[in-house]
Amino acid sequence: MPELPEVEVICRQLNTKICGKKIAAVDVLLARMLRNNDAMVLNKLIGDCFEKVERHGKYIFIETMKKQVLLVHLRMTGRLIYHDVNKDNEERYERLRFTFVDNSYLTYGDTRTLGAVYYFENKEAIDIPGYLALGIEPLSDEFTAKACYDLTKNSKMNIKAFLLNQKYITGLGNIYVDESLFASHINPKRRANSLSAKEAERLQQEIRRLLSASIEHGGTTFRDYKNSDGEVGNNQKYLKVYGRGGENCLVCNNELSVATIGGRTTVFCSKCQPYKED
DNA sequence: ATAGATTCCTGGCTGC
DNA sequence: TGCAGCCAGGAATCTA
Repeated sequence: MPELPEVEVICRQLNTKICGKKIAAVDVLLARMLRNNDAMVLNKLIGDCFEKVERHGKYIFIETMKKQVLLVHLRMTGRLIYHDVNKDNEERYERLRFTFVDNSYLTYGDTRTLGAVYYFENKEAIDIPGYLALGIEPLSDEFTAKACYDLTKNSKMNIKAFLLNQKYITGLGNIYVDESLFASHINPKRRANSLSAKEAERLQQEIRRLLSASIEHGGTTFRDYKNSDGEVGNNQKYLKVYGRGGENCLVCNNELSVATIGGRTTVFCSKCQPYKED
């Protein structure tokens, strides 16, 4: 499940690998992966060069020298892996391949094909509602304690659903939401607007700390995640609640609770994260 | 504005 | 060993 740290790792790596590479061929192995166009449109990339790779929320934004744009969302099982000329670990679920003039290539693999690839003539043409509505970047300078409180105090949603919603704070998914709430001692069922300024500040700090640490650890590989070198991450060793339902809390030894909140399996400690009425 | 269900999709796991 | 049934979940879409 690539979330912000995993997508960030991939973008940083791709920036050092595919930029300046001239595209010689595009192979479409599964046409429906390109969500907003006939896959033939990708032939417009031939002869152009990838110029920069940026992370926008969980989207991977790739711009070419001629300002064409590929927008990639990995969803659950998507992978963007760069294969150097001498490297040959095959992608079993390859869906798209961009081959460069030096025969190295970038492959989009996706086991469950839930991911999304979009093509645009230029960045101004991007018309994906979810992309245009992306909220604040949690690792940016704009995401201050005050900014966090200003967002939470105006929402009646439960804090779990609030944090999963990309239009407020962008980049968090099920793993980092559960970890952030645990680290800041906030019960996932509480309404966002029930958080005090102090609690919102703690939440803001823990979100930034956990995301930064995970990037340092190369991201979390729970099942499918691989970086652009095809390697797994290490952050799963540091998870305190995600995937540990029914096991004991690492802080107080209480049995961790599991519940469906915000439509997602949620793991939390009812002692460390006590429920408070609004 | 918010909540909840449904859809997409396949590998991996459980239980018989 | 086989196979049905369920689960994983990001985001869009629908209903209430």
